[in-house]
Amino acid sequence: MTRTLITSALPYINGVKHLGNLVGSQLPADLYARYLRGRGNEVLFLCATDEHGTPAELAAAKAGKPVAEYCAEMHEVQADIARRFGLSFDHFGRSSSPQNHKLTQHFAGKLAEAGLIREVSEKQVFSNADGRFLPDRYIEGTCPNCGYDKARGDQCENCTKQLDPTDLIEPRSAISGSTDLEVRETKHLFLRQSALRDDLDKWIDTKTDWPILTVSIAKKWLHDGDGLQDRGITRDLDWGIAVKKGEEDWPGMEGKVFYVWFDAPIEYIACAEEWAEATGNDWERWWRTDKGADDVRYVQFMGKDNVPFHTLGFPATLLGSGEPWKMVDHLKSFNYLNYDGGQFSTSQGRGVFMDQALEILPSDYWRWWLLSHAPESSDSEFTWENFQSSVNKDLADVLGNFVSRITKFCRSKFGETVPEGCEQGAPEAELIANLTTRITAYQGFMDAMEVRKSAQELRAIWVLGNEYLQAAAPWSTFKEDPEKAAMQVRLGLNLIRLYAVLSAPFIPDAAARMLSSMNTLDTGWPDDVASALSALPIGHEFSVPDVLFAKISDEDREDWQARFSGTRS
RNA sequence: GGCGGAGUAGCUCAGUUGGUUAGAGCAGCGGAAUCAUAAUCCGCGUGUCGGGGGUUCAAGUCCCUCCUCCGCUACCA
Repeated sequence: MTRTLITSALPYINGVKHLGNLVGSQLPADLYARYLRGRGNEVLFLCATDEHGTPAELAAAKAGKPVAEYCAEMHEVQADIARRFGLSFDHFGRSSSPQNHKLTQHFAGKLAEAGLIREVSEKQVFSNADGRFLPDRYIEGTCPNCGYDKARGDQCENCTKQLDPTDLIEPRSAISGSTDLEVRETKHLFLRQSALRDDLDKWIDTKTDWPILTVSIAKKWLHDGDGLQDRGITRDLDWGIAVKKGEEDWPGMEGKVFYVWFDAPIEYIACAEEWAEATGNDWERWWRTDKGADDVRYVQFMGKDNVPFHTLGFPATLLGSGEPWKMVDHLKSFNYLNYDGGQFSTSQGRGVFMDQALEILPSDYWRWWLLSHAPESSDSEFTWENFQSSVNKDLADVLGNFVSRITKFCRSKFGETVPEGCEQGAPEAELIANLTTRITAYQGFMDAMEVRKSAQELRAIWVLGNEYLQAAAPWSTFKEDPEKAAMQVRLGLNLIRLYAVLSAPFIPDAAARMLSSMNTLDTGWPDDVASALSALPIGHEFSVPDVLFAKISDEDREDWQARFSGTRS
């Protein structure tokens, strides 16, 4: 039995995430976690809200609430939605937790001891009206290059020229619009990533099984230009983790906090501490290679935009500490999901958000479509037509109707009890052989985190049941040979349990209802198909379930299409 | 500009180290069956594999070049 540590990229706190965010990290991570648990492996699946930074402060201000209160509320909102989506985190933590405060300060202290922190004095724009320093992108003005009047301090979106905030003509605060800006001197800590470049380079070289995309991004940052640059890890903000050297104050850093990208990945570890304290477990055996984590396999899930921070920034923190921390073994990254011809947009409210999705349909519908269309090799696209046809065909017709036809036929001929019947014959042996082949392929894809291919294979497994029933035709054999029909039906009923177990990672709620209607708690993985198909014994009682998946009508589809094209209400 | 990804049947996508007539699902057409959510099962694909050039006995697969879309490009996260 292997132990697997799974983390999903942390969703940012400033609002409910849309389906594109979901499918890029949390959902495939959940799929993998459920699969591994289903096969009897020990799994620790962690996620948390990422709560610090300027956007959180601004969102709280907009909501008219203190930022701590705002974050606490939004954390609950996100936790609730995650629960309702069936995301099976062992712990859903908060990057603002006391554990993370302490651990982040600990890492900073260790990095300082190792000589990997240097202080830098730099000039930044301060807004008197807003009473705060402004990140580059929160300064707007006229582009000196093309004259565009909404250029941002980091880059002009119109002509794509890279800018420095001081280049802007008539700069103003993007928050308040105030032009009362001044350049102030401020001191910050920089992580000397450049000193760790060779170590990181060697470490990346050992990751021969990582996707080209991942390695090429990391290599580019390592070798481009002057090589890996040092990175500021502190900010002039109120909300965040106070800059300390371990438990000691850091002279000159009073009133400053760590940069969100420094503390957020550390929450992966702190989250395990939160989990351990809440459940009485030991977190170090998952994270410290000197305390048992040597045999842990650590897998991270994230969208492609997160790759640099996970391949370089966080590893730099861990390596630089000089302590034996568990490093990531495999990193599964996703492209973007687009919405009906454009991008999902949080700011414009375009697309479907997690809470809205659940108002419309149960989570399994979304899980199935999103996972079976996961943007693995390239960006993929959500359209309502595709969603409707996939869900109706795959879930309602192929799987749902299979459950319906076999249970109802049994009830009408033999009652709601698994019938006895005769010995199995050649068609049954062939079915078992086909199932065995396909389940082996399914496991191979799941092990490799090939999400789409896994879904395809699972669907093909469902189809095998319909093929068998169609060929065996118990409704015909019943007329001449009821014993044979009974055997065929018994096999069909057992297929429902088998499908529930195999499908649970994708559609956990429907799988639970299938097991419940089959009146069984046996979730044993079908390592041997033939014996798995005798799990429900002769005489075992069951009940015909309600329709597993209702179909999406054309009217519903058109209604939703109109409702979600515009602005989120 | 630099780096990377993508461009394959009406739609969504597979195509391993170059090798038999380029595949799957959906949609469409024809048929079987009637247990079932009018669901299921079987059969049916002459596609300039983005354009052009090249290497090779052989290229969707390698090389060059051009076009289109997308992402990243280091102080938003």
